Amino acid sequence: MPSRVAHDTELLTVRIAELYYDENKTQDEIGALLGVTRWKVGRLLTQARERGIVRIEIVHPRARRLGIERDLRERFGLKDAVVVPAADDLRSRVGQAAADYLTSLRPVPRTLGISWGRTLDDVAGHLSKGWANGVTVIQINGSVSLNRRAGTASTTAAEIALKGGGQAVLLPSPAILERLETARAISSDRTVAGVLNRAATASAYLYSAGVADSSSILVGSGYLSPDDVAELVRKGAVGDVVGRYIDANGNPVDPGLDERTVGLGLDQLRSATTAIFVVAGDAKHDIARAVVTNGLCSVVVTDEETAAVLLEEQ
Amino acid sequence: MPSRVAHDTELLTVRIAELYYDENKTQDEIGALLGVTRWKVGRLLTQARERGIVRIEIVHPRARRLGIERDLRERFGLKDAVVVPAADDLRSRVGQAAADYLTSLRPVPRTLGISWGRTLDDVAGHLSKGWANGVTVIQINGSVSLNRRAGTASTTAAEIALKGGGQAVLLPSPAILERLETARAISSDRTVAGVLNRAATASAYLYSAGVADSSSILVGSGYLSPDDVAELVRKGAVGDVVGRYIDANGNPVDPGLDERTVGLGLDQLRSATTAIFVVAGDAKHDIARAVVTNGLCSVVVTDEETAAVLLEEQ
DNA sequence: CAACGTTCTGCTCATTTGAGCATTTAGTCA
DNA sequence: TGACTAAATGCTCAAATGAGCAGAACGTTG
Repeated sequence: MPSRVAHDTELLTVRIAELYYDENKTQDEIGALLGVTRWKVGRLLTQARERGIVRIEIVHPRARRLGIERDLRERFGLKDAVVVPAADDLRSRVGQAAADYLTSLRPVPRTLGISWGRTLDDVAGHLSKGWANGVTVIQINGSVSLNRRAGTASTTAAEIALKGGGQAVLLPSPAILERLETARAISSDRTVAGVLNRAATASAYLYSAGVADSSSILVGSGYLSPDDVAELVRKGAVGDVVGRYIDANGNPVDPGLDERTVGLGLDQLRSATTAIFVVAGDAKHDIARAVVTNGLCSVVVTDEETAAVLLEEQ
Repeated sequence: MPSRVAHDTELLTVRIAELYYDENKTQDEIGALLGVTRWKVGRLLTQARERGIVRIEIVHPRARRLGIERDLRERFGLKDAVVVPAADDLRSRVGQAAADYLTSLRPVPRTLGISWGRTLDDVAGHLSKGWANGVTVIQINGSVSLNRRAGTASTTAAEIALKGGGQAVLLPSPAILERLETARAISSDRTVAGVLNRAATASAYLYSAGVADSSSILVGSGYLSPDDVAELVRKGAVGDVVGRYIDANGNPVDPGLDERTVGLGLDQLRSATTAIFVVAGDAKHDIARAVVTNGLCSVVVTDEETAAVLLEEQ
């Protein structure tokens, strides 16, 4: 190749970057080739990286965005954050990431409180056998049993427990009851209360959230009517966490409804040491923001876009 | 951040790549963090780069593709090749690249033979003042003067000459003549012959090519009718170089027409030391292949996609 | 089960690289 | 013009890295 003379610094920088990264020549060689000292070559390379002329990308389904994770941790005082790059099958990727996170969690949880839903299912599916050694998996909110998808919630718990070499403890109660008295009665029932008490002592929680619209699984299961949800939205609901509808400030939007909801309280999530919140997808940006900004989790597992929305200046 | 345990090698590789490239930790630190030796970290990083998990990209309008350039040089025995990344404004990028190449050409050409056209215009536009010192720019094929775009060809030559601190020598002849006798007469005219003789001794040539369809500037200028071109295509024409229509084997498709074309012969390009062929865009893939595979140039300046087509196994 | 070849591992050593610093150069304002 | 500040340059030195190699672990085949 004939020798070249580069003129402005920018072009020189590009040439250097090409020779270094594409042709992997040494900085010294490049210096000799382009007639500059190796120190200048080094500095221009640093510049090239800083100025984004050289872009280094890790292309892998299980890659993460450590920079964004750090930002999230710092901004919201989180214990940890996991952010996966944007992709088509977001839910699956994030599920995988949550499974990975759970697997690498130290100390290995003895008791894990979980919610249920499609996201949680996904996490369960991505866990490998032996991710824990004798973990007790406890449901932390009432499950769906009104329609054909009945078994889902218990299946999720069972799968996570099975793969972790332990047992699932189900919460034998509907998610939302029609009457306050029934809710009080069932919550104080020995069986239900026992499960909730054990749940309260779990070493970690893993849960997702639902969107406040008629597509919600709580609507699909018949706990709420589309009108109910519309009314909740009118009151400021952005979505539900462990069955409880909250507004942008992280507070229950409808105290009456909240009292009829069976399961762990939001405060218990807030004060937990390890509360892992898994959330993926555009639709859940609002509820994700409500949860993360109001301290309802200590660890968040999500996708790059959701993370970006969380980090936006408000 | 809590400690993590990575399981399969692939995941470990990804984690290492992230820590190294995103968090720029040292290989030693990463080793300590993930519980492997620093040599393993190093090896996995190499692997990650080889296997494409780590992708390093140089994002810049004037970046090039040195790997592809090398392939082109080797495959076609070229003296040099310049390949720019795919982009929207291909013609402009390639023009810039050709201008850069010309500028860095050593020894600086004393005499430069050029064709004309939109591509050449672009190259001229991207040259900086002082790219050469007293270069003589000579037209190597007859110019268009049948329509309003008359001045174009001479303007290109003048611009290149002006910026190179020299003078342009125009070829005072139409590109294609109607009758063979006229063509012979004009070619032997002292003025025209003189220019062509000087052109034959140029230290470098710079030219582009046209597509064989009715959008060609030769059609637009009235030298050929759409029907003429259709007939040429039927005979196997893929495009024109310095006004001469060739087939995929680099031979003139229509000897009669070729004799009526005024300008440097293809053999003179073939035997030139420095014949820089500039070509950009999807439409020109065929003509580009014809020129490059048949030794009609010693240097090619093009875009990534065209280069890829050239490198396809045939 | 033993002999073999292959892959993997951790090492030494030479090379490559980046941080820090003194010096030069360029730019600015009195 | 000259004095001052900021930027750029080229150096020393220590840290980081990759190449090459010997031994270990592994699987394979007779």
